[in-house]
Amino acid sequence: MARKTKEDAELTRKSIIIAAREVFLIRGVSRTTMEQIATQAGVTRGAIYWHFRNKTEIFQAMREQVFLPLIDRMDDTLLVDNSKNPLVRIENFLCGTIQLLNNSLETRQIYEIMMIKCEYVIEFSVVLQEILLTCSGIEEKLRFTYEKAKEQGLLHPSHEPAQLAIDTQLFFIGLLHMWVKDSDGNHFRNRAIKLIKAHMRLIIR
Amino acid sequence: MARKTKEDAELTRKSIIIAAREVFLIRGVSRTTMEQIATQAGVTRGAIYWHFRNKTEIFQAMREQVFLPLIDRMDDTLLVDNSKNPLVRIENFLCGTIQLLNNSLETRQIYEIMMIKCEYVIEFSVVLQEILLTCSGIEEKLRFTYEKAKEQGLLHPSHEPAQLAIDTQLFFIGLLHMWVKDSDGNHFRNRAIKLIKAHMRLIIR
DNA sequence: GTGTTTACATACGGTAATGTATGTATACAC
DNA sequence: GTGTATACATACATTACCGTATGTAAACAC
Repeated sequence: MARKTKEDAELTRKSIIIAAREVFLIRGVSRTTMEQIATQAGVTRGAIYWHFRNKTEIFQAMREQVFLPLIDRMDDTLLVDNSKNPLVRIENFLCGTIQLLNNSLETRQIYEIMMIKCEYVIEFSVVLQEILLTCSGIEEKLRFTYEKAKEQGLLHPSHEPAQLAIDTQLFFIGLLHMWVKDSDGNHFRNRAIKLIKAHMRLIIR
Repeated sequence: MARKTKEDAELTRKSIIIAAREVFLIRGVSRTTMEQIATQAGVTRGAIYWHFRNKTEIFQAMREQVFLPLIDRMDDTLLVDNSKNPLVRIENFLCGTIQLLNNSLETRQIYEIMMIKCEYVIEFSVVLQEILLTCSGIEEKLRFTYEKAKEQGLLHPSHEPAQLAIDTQLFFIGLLHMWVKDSDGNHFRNRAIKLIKAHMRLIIR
């Protein structure tokens, strides 16, 4: 084989990440070998070791494709748009995440890998820290939005924004986990949007 | 080495499961080797292959130590004891699970392994199915108990037991996941009981 | 007390995965 | 158009792990 254009090289890099995602999903991260990724990508291990130092680096590259957009979308939906009802903004953010999972195969697969096809051992502790941090961010932004709602008199007076934020966050984390595990779709995937709306209705009262 | 008493053999079997748990926790299930388990248990791989066919069988044995008691306790707390307020029974069940995690190192470690140190690939699909089934059971029993509460007029009239059951279930799944991930304890472990009480207060209104 | 089974330890063979070292052809800089 | 860095493929060395086969001594059945 011969040397490729810079653009060609970037293309193989991308294809390696895609291949890794596909193999991770089937075999799990730990059990996936470089050879399997290489075969799936139609290259040899040489190409992989050229672009990445090891499997962890591939995993990180794959992960960033999902987490960075998530934070952006969260900011856009919850914080930036001040025109709408805050409770509607929260509902939109939650439903938007579910719709993203429904529409984007890539996002769906990466979520599944990160939730049930990956072992968070010391080597991945950085990843775990980042997940914790992202969750803190979600909680904070939810609280901020619930505070807006309280200011506008949309909440029951005895409901505290901080508690609502955590409750919603934990509800949604649970929902995402069951959404991913429920590959048949009958228990959670089909009902996710309805469950979100029901959760929000609980809070309005 | 020599042959052991039947009781001695059962003891080594137990010690292998304990050792496996300890190694699983540190290295993750996939990356754990039989040799590591053997060393931790103070035996050789020969002993392990005598008692178990492979690593999956050890994992299953370990898992049963936690899941069977969970279902029993769930039945006891939610279904059997009809004397107390149904909402209190639900709260007791949730808090009881958290307290069990706090008190029992074994339970805590097994939960952690099952949630973030294990990759649910095809080989473990049976386990995933059983988890889904257990969750269905929890939902059903929660719904049953919320129905009792509704009959006794303890719920807001617009609240449906079925929806409350799912909401509580998802909240608790989320809480357990974050409880496990939050090894520092500052974000969720210390506050778990308070969060449960807050969740139940949301529902009473 | 002898035979048989049990509960392991030890030894072996084979495969598979990793990381690196090396080879190579071409894009690109000049 | 020539040299050099690039983008890989190929080859190699090493380690690691699994499963099984075999060895063995003591428990237990009789």
